Amino acid sequence: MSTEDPLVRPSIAQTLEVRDRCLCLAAQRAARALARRFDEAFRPLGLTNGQFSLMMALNQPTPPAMGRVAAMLAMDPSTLTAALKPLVRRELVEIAPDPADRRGRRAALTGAGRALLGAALPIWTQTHATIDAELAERGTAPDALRDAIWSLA
Amino acid sequence: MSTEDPLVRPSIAQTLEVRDRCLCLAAQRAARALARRFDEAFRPLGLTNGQFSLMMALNQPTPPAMGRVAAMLAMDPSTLTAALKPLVRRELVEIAPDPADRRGRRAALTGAGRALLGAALPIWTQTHATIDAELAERGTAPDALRDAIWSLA
DNA sequence: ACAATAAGGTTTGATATCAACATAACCTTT
DNA sequence: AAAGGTTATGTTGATATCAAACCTTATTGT
Repeated sequence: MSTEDPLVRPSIAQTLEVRDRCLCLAAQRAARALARRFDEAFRPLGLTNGQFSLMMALNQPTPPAMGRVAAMLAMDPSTLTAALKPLVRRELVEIAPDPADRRGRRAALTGAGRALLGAALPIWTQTHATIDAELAERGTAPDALRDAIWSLA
Repeated sequence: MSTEDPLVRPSIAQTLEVRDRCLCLAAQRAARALARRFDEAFRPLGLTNGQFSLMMALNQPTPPAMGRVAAMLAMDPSTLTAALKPLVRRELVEIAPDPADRRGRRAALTGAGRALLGAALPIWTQTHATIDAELAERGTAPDALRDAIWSLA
């Protein structure tokens, strides 16, 4: 399977190799499938998996700066701005200017936000335990897998 | 860390455990990071990583049915409908009714689509080789990791 | 043949995602 | 203290993503 193939059209064999080997495709697939699963589990609370993870990232003693949160989630800063809007609208999150740096803004959970997060926590635990069990059944160690995936970002 | 914690608000310790253990968050993070990387590599061709994978999925001797493609990509059928629109508009893909089942539609690459895919192939090879090398440096076997991720969907 | 049900796709509406550009405030060097 | 570069964040426009509702065509049961 040469990179220097003079033929312009990709052969079926090349196509199959890419499909089988592409880490990016594998990651998108897994991300979509896991997202659907957690979205469904959180649906009674009106939360998506992304909103859950974002709110978890905000649950710190001191409200973190936007850039910190975006980096932690490996997310574009502008995506974070957009993702916060529905949460602010629902009054689960409040955004306040950073007193120490007037460029910065800090996002904090409201009381309602923390309460909702508390309600979501057992759902996460239950859902994740199911997935861990499925992986273990197939002989995959969830912890090692998660560490390897984490290292991709 | 009990699931039956009577406290409503999640503690910081619980928050950290979820952040450290959540496969879904890890997958979203990795998917975003890898997507950005391949998007950048394909940018000279005006392709995104998703469009590349979708076109690869269409590169078959017989144009596959929509449902098949959606399942292969672990993607909601309605997402596929939307994702095909820009490709059809650019005349990289053509959609034709399935003669054997008038409910069905089949998407096929055009000549231009196959040519563009051919141009994208060496970019994929180069980008993926770089990622594989980075993983190997950190002691992670890319093939095993990809297989494990693939099994998540 | 007819009605009920299932299957294949699309549309709609909401959120997610990023790049490119824009703005404002900080910081360092004159 | 003014200039110039850097950092933090937001805005816009395009695509991605899914659930729910819908339409059309097959299939199944009677």
